[in-house]
Amino acid sequence: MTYGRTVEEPAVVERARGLLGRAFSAHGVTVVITEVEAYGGIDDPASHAFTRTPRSEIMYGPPWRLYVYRSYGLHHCANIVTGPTDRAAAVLLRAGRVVAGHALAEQRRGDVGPARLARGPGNLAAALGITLEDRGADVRTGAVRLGPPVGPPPISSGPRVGVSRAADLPWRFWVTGDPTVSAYRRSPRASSGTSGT
DNA sequence: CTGTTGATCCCG
DNA sequence: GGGATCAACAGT
Repeated sequence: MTYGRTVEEPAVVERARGLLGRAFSAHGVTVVITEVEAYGGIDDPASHAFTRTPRSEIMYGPPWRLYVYRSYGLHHCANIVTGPTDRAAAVLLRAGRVVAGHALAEQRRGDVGPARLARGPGNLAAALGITLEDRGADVRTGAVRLGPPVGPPPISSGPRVGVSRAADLPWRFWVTGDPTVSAYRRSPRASSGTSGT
């Protein structure tokens, strides 16, 4: 594991932690964010911004904008661009607890239990009704909106889910013990690392 | 609980 | 052709 070379912890990691516990609203549903992953941008081989392309261009723009991509052809995943601008870093929203618009979220997700309504990045985006059309939204002022900062909840960390490169970085953060946190295993292509609790 | 697989599409 | 995924299914 380890960081190989000496790498200072980037700002996006602190931003990721700071998003936990905050409200996030879109299309009639509000969640409290319970699980996130930091993506470091230009230096992070797991980040979509590692190679600068039209898809990842939004990550090179101003912070607090929404980066949405389609995953495996079926799902949408929502990120918040964090800046600084020249780093193209962003935080993937992986899970949340629905606190408003419960009926609408159920309508979109089906009759799963409350803990699973917005568990997993694809499910979170689905519950919130987020699609590619929401790309570029400013989450401080738009219809897709982030709530005010809150006092940080207890936080656990571990390797990022589903990434095959830089899989040893413990850049996944979640609210300790929260039942809405996704319980997925890491990428089969990931070779090393630990798991959190 | 664990592991496997198919669905499906924007992007490089 | 691949992937920052999910749900369904089978086996332990």
